[in-house]
Amino acid sequence: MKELKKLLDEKEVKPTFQRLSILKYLEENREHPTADMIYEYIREKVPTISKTTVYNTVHKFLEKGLIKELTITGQEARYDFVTDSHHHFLCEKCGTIYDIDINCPHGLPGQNMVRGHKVEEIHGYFKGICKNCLQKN
Amino acid sequence: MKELKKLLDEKEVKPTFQRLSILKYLEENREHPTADMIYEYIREKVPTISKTTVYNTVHKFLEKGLIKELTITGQEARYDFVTDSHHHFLCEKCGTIYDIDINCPHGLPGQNMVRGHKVEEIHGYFKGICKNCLQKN
DNA sequence: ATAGTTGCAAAGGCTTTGCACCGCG
DNA sequence: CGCGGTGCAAAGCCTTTGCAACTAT
Repeated sequence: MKELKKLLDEKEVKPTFQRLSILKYLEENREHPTADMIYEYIREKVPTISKTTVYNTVHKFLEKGLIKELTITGQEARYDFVTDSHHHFLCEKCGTIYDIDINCPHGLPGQNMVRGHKVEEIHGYFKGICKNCLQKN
Repeated sequence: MKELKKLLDEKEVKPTFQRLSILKYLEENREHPTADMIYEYIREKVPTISKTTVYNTVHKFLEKGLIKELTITGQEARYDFVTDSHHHFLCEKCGTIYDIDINCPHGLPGQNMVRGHKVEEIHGYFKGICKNCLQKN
């Protein structure tokens, strides 16, 4: 928790109770939650929190590069605590997003131009049926 | 146009005028349009068309594997006529999506399992500032 | 006739905006 | 005080749904 506060200080984000709670949740549970999942989870600790604050907070975090937004479902955005760059697997049945630690050659640091375009983010993901859902059949 | 009709016949999709117009547009202009862009474009040829029909049609095409849906902007879905698998580059400034023909090793045909999950689609994309927007500064 | 297609209108879901209140420096 | 943060309510945008009219066998 102390380190998270320091992290917010470094990024010049006022470490309010709401923001710290949300950051802690994202850091501890890497389940790529939706805004609503964050809201429901935090509500147990901070019953007065509003969805607006959740949105305000994740936008602030995005802006400061603390988290990344995943839009791979096409429905609700999912939020991912930033660590080393990695890929994702989205299960089309249960909606779970798994981290996939594969080093794609195009993800090498330093290679930041593609066809004359300046690359700022690289995203890779798979869609399919996950291990668990395969077993259930 | 003849081949597009045949394409729909093969997929057991009734080749109505609306559907053919939309498929033709998607096949000729690979600009990854939104539903609204399709609507506005087709409206010039088929003034009575509705947004509902555009949605009905792209969903039918998706179901039959004629097109793919891109959700990389997090806002409106974009539609992509299906060709060989390729990657994309999204410009965060102008919103243009460029095709990037790179063979990512993980996209090799045959490799259809990852960490025990069954892979059905592989997506890769870059985000950044495109060539054109770079020049404007 | 019959099944499928079309398109208007309304509803739905996620996100953003407007604004008043609050709290901390 | 004053500025930023919070949260309620409302609006906004994209998409889906309900349903009636239509079309082509």
